[in-house]
Amino acid sequence: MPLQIYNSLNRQKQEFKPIKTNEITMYVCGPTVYDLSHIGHARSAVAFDVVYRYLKYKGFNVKYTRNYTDIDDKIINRANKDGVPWNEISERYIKAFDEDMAALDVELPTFRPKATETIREMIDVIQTLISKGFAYAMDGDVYYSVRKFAGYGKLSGKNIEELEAGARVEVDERKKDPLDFALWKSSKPGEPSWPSPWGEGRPGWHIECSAMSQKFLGDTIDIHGGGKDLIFPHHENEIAQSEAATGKPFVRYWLHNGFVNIEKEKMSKSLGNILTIRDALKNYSAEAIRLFLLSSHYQSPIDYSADALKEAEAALERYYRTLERMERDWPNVANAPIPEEVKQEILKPFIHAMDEDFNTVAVKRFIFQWVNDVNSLMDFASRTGIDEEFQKTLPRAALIFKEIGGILGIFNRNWQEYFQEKKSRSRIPADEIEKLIVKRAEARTNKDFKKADDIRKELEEKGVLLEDTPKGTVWRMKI
RNA sequence: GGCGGCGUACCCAAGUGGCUAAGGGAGCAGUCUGCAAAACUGCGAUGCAGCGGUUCAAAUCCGCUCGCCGCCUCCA
Repeated sequence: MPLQIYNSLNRQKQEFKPIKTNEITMYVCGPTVYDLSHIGHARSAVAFDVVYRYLKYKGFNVKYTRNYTDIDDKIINRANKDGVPWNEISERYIKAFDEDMAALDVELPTFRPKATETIREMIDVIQTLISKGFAYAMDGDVYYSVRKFAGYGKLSGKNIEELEAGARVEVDERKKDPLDFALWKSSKPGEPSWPSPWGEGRPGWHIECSAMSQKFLGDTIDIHGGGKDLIFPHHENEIAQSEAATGKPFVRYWLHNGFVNIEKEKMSKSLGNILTIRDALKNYSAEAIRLFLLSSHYQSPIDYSADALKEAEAALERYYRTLERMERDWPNVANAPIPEEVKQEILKPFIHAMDEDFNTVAVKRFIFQWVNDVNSLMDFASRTGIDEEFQKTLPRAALIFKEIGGILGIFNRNWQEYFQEKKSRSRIPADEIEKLIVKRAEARTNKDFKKADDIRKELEEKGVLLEDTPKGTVWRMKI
């Protein structure tokens, strides 16, 4: 069963056939670094992180490029507002973005170029476009002639006549046509600038992706990703630039992720509901945020809410409790080796789900079906002893959890780590809890259940749960 | 106005032509427990926004209607 990918270019799920047999080239639009990244950036990053991990898992050598847009009007505006040099802004937020990605366990792409490191290549592409008649210089600016490119609109499904009719932005006098967009912008005194054949200036937004993609991955690439909002005009313009310049197809498969809404509303500056990754991490674990993001298909809109995140935390708790029970109570059974052919067989449903346009929701379902199965078997084994079914199933589940954990970047910690981290967030010191547990044990021995229950209730109000097990009382953090 | 998407149980969310429509959360009942918690077991859509149509067969394809959303302007 080959990998099927939904391609925005023809709005169909189609079989994925890379240009080369073993190598895949993939480009994803990275952030414009003028502010902290928000949960929407996290979704895009996590979605394509899973694509990247899965393609590697399938055995491909993936060359993955994600850029930093580190020169842009928004960066300049922010710098003016803060009264600092523009590159201080971009450096600050590149660092912040990298930290956020690391916190979310997003793997580093192969190449992470900055726009400002690729200026020379951008100028080359612009010159090619001018010499081929697709672009024209005008008083230090360079514009792309949209009407010269026959395929304009093929990605976004727009046609030029309607765009013309709907054009309502202030028309730049120097443009020959309102639809034309800037490849190069002349700079005003005091603004950041680079020398070019057209004078001092800076690149337009769209050209950087064409230049960086070409520089690091070649003229035609396998996969290009980004948020749905980038389809028009950004990706449409990238196609126009790259294909006009090289005369070759730019991208074989376009992938676009859906938005994150906040409590059913679109995130926007005007609504003031931008949720930064940092703020989300203050309330929820990175792993829960990842699970939340992967609990819907990457193309669907999703709704960030306290309920949804709590649900993700609860699911993780359930998973790690199961893992704990397996590895603590039956380590020898759980870690028994699995023959390679059995491994291939039991992984089939997961592979099949991921091959269907990265169906992470189905993968999650399988994980929890295994969770249910092993819990059921462990219940049975605790009562009546180990049987053949148990010995067969437990190591298989352990293997599946490990393999899938690597692909999703979730479910891949060990249980000690998971519970330790949660306990470290307790507002009451551990030794104080331990003391209360001893006190409660005494009360229980004396059949003073009122006192025992009061202690448990007291701790519960502070977020600590006590559980009485055959091996004594243990404590956990409430979700 | 143009383009695109969505509407599946109380909530979240898979399934996109054919076995009893996944899974999670919440709820109820039971097992276990001093009581709980966890775990397990059982219950829960005769139905997939509505109405028509195609088909031996439709949540799944087609048409219409209703509702919601995104893009068309910087935006993941």
